[in-house]
Amino acid sequence: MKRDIFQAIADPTRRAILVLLSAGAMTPNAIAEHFDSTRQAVSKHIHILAECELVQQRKAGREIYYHLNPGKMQEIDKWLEQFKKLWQDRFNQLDQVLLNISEDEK
Amino acid sequence: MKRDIFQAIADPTRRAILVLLSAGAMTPNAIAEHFDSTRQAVSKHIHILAECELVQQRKAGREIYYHLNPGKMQEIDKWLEQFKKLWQDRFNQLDQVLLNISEDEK
DNA sequence: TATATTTGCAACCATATAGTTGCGCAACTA
DNA sequence: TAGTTGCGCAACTATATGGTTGCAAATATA
Repeated sequence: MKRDIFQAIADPTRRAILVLLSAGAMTPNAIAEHFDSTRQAVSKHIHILAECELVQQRKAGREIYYHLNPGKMQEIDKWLEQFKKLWQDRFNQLDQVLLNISEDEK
Repeated sequence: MKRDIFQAIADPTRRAILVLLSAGAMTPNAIAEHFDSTRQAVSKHIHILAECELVQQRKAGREIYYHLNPGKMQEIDKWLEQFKKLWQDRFNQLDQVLLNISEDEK
């Protein structure tokens, strides 16, 4: 039942919601308009994102505005950190290949 | 059946496998030893990671070595890119707050 | 006050997922 | 050649997941 950030961003709809909210806060109805499924289905996705603190809510009368929590998004980046060196090394190796090609041209 | 990278990294076991392989190539048996579930269960996870090209295989006799594909890992980083500005702005705002505190101290 | 709008919550359903066991095949080894 | 080892594939199972419909609470509007 309890989901983590990685499970939260596994769903394409939820990723799309996050992208939507990166532009600014929105109400559930406004978000749901962007998708084919029902408001309740979208609302469930929002609830999951809120559970993981990827989005936060702010009440305004009977409307509820949901907005992104970039700090939590950053946690995904933190996990990726341990792999960054690897793909940077890969680039370095590519540089080396390109360098060798240049050497060969001489 | 066809899964994308985000669904692949949603599972904790699969994330652990990726971390394991970041240290170097391993055989399915060697990987499975690090987990409580059966070899076949772990093998399924490896297969999913291979399907998404997050890992690649190299046969050596009857053994198969799986290794990380950092280039594919980078695709997750690419998606995160669109949010990075947001949490950087957040830091800038924090900087501003700290700056204001300093100003107040004067 | 009566009515409409915005939202959350609960029950239910079909399918996807992660796990298991069992089996077969290829490749080392005695 | 016979036996062992490493691995993938298939069938099956329990549970998680994403979707639906229906309803109730709270706020806005006539």
